[in-house]
Amino acid sequence: MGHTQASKVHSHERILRIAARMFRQKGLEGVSIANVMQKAGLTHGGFYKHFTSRDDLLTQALKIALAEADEPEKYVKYLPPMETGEMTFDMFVRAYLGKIHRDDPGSACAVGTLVSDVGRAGKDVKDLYTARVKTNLEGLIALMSGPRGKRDKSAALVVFSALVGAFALARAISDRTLSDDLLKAAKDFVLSEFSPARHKRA
Amino acid sequence: MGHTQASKVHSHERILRIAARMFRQKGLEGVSIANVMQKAGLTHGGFYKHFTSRDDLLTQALKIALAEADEPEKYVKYLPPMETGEMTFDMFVRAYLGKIHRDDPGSACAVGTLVSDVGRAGKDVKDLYTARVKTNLEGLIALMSGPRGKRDKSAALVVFSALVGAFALARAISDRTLSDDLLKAAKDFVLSEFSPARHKRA
DNA sequence: TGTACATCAGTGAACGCGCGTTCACTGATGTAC
DNA sequence: TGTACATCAGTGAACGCGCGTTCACTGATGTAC
Repeated sequence: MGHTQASKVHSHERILRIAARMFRQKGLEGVSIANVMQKAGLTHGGFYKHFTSRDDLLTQALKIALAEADEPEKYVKYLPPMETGEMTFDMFVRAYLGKIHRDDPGSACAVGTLVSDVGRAGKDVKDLYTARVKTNLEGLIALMSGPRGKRDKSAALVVFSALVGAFALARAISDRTLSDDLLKAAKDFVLSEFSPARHKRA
Repeated sequence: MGHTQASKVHSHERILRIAARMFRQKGLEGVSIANVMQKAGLTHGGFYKHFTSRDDLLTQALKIALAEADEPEKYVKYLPPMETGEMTFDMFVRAYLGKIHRDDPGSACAVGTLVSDVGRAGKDVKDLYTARVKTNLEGLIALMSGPRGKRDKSAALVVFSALVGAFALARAISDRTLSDDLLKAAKDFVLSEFSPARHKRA
């Protein structure tokens, strides 16, 4: 087994992409190096040709995981394939609180799947997470700034809390009906209260 | 080292109480038997005189952790010591989204500290969690049923999502200011929108 | 009340296992002539 | 273009360690007489 100039980069990216998926699925402490390398089609020994430590992988993979669901546009895939065009606040909320997103183990929003884990993590991880939350909040504010929409930071913080809370809870609840109800209640409320496209109250 | 009739029960409860704290602090996978036993002042070997397996401990400790913050009344401790009297919706929201609760590592609400973990856990854990969420929702509905309050399940689901989301996010965010802002925004909004003691809008 | 025995909570060494990490090695690729 | 050598991504055995679990043992307590 030799190596091409490009092959190392290719392997590096492959390992990262797989790790980013796995950390979201199994949590920040539920992923082993051997496991990641195996899924990447490599043996564990080669790991240190790419990363200096498990923590190095964790940091880089978390960046990727957080970036993957960075902008609202990336949530189109959680909407029915018919829906196209520019992403609106309503579309984003429906995607984020949709069942497809809840049931997606590997590529769902990392901010949502890893909240509790990050709450227990060290400063480095929290800083990465916090930076992404700030980006997300800006994205939300932009989406909410329609003709009738509230556009202040407080409103975005409330919507963000409700989205992440409903999403994370819906994943933890084993009763399908309750989980679905929770998503629907949160979706309906957020849309009726914060959508820039609708009258808030008649 | 012998044993009294009562001592086994005493040890059992002590182990459980400590484990319930630790699982909330370190997550469902971050706690080892040796660690729990050590904190209980015992050696790891004796563990199996009390529990059949780590999973047995996890299940029992999770029950305790979830039950500890079972009823709204138990959140008085997160309010300034002056506040007494019957727990109201407003008091509960202020306690749940207060900084003291956010910064409490060991006895904070398990529904909030373990959302992500439970989302990845097996059916048994999810079932325990779900049962407690249902109890919590009933408690919330009761609290919300004031003279002017909404009292439907949907409203309770929304409030619950916002509370858990804001609490979990506030813990994961390293920027104190943003974390504080998030708690405040969620608190203000939930109170202004759902408090049975206030006019919703003039 | 005093003695002999059974019980069993708690001890600490030991087990096999998977973990993160290290390292001598391999062999296809890239480079020098 | 063809040959000799250097590079280094990837291999797989090995390391020390902490894990969950097992087990022979201990000795104060509870019980029988």
